Amino acid sequence: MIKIEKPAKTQRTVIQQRTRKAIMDKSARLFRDKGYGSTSLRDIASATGMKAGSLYYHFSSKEELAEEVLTQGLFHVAERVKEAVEALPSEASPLEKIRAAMVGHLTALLEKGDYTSANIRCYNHVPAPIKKRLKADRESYDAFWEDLIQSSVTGSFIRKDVDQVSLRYALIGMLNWTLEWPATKHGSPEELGAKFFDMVFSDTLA
Amino acid sequence: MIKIEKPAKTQRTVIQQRTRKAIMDKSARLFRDKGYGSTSLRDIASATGMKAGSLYYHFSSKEELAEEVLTQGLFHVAERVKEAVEALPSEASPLEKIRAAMVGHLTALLEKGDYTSANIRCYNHVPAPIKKRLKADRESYDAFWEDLIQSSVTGSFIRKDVDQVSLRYALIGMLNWTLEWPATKHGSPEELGAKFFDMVFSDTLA
DNA sequence: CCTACCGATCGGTAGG
DNA sequence: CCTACCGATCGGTAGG
Repeated sequence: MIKIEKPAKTQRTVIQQRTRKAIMDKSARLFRDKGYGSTSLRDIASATGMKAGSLYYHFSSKEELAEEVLTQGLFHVAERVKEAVEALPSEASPLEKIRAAMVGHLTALLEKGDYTSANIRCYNHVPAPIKKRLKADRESYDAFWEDLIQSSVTGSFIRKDVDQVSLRYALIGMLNWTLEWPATKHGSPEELGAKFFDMVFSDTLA
Repeated sequence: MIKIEKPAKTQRTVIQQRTRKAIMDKSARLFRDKGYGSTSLRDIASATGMKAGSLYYHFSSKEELAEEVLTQGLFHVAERVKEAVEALPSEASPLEKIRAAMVGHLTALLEKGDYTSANIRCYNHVPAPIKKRLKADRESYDAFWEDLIQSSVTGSFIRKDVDQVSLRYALIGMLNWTLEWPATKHGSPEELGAKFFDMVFSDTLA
């Protein structure tokens, strides 16, 4: 059987994907900096080098574009965290997994800062149907941390009287708040992750 | 000399102040929920029970209104924190001050949630001149924490090798992120503040 | 991917 | 504090 090549269409799809990514990159940065409501499709189009109407060749609405950008922000974090935890040796303790997850989370924030910042900053301001789906994504990411913490307590690595919900939110809060820092003060994800981990899980007191 | 009373004007000023506060209350909630760009003056007016044009009797622009709301959010936090620290006995250690400051910060977040949430959520999305002034306010609040932490290190309450910048951002981050929690899980500011304090400054490990 | 355009809505103002 | 309105801009569409 002869394989029929479709070079024209293939190439066109590649270009389309490239343009699509360019639109999303610019959108992520604009949503992060100006917010959902103050970012117009004309802002996005002109940043990408096209006219507003042309965006509809790639996305069917502003809402769809925003949802895709914000979703990718969270997915990227979840992916990096998963990788970081799975890269550990199989005998790693749940506490070592928490540490790796913290570093992975920070790595994602620094790597894909525009997307993750857009998610964190615009999550509450996006139309309700989108927010509902983003919330479900956040909850499944939350569940990952819940399990890590639960395992640490069950395995007697964390004291049983520590409130697990507060601990989870505290960790995620300190990690996410790094996006509000002056960017120069970050250091590497490994360094910063280690500092945060030690603050909570080692002696901070003199 | 005879004091000339101006009851009409006095009363009118009181009413004006009341209306002004009503507008700000509604604005705070709308900015928090929908963001700066997606909240229209018509939204604010109808929530307050008036017509859009009438807002200009109390505020000269959307930007001025937003700045006043967001500024009040941060000022309220700074005030509560200052109160909480000053309520301590004079022999209180810098570490006890940090603890009190954490509780005070959380108290403000729960008390004036709409204003503080609006500040935290809209800070990055507000027009540049406003953001610049809000930034200066944040920095002076930050300096307060910087001093508390510096004193704790100098007084040998916190280990000297703890990175003070990271610690400050970690504390503020975990405190501010409570605004993203499901409201039911908070507990009282005192309880939650104690939990956070113990996480960082007491043994978390089993 | 652009031109040209739609109705709706925006922040803001004039005059009362 | 309202009515009535302004020009500008919005998200989105038709037709090419």
